[in-house]
Amino acid sequence: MDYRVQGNDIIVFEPDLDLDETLDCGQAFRWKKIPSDYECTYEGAFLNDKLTVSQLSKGSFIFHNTDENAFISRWISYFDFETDYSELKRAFSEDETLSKACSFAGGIRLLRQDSWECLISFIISQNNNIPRIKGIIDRLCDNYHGRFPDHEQLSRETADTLSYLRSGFRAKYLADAAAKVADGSADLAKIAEMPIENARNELKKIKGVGPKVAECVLLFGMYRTEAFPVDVWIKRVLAEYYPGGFPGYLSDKAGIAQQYLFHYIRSISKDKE
DNA sequence: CGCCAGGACGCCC
DNA sequence: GGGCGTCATGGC
Repeated sequence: MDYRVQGNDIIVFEPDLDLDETLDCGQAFRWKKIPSDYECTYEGAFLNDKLTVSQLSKGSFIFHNTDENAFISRWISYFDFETDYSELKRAFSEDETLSKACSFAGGIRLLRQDSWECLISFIISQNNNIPRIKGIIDRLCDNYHGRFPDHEQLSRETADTLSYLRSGFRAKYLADAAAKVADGSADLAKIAEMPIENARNELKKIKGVGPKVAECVLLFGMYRTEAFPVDVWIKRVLAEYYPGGFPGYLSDKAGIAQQYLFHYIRSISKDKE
């Protein structure tokens, strides 16, 4: 990644990033595509820092109204710019299916998101579809002036007072997650550092957090790249392309590989329709 | 109308 | 431990 300051903006050069592929691939739900004269433009946030970012062309971007300090302290980490995805994809390409997935959408990166926001978001995601997940999270943030509520704020709610979300049976799970994080019985910072099996078990003590959601929180919210969420789409990939199991030599980065596969199989299925 | 969605829970055996 | 019905909501 290379960048330069241009007025109030930062111009970024990174061949291994595509905004559509990274911000709209089901790992984060709060980025919104807005009309612009650029290839594409997204508005979103990490914690309390909002961002408008545009793709100018393949591999070049503009971080609007972003000063260099904020870019360095916040967005380099969030977009995982310190990781060399070309090198990652070279390793992935030793596998035939993964090689196809990487050439299909090579601009996917694993975002380093906030663990609390991921916990809530992926509890909402269970047995749900992506457009509706986004809608529920929109209504949640609208209720807090456009910001994602912290655990203190959400712990004051109950399943009843959360009915405006129209999140269905998941509302009681959200209330339990907020209560456990707020009272310290679920310490997300501590869980993030645990051996992965212990971390899974701790997360699953929260109601509504099973194997899949725990894995998503570990991968997307704690940058545990060995976490490997298996949803209905990845089940199809495993059954069709990896009947003998997922390659072991990829295990420490399996979660990142999973992102390419998830996007790939969903796109193929759409084409068939 | 029925089927599905980045599943988990409760109950059964 | 595995199998199965149920759980809200909305898009298709």
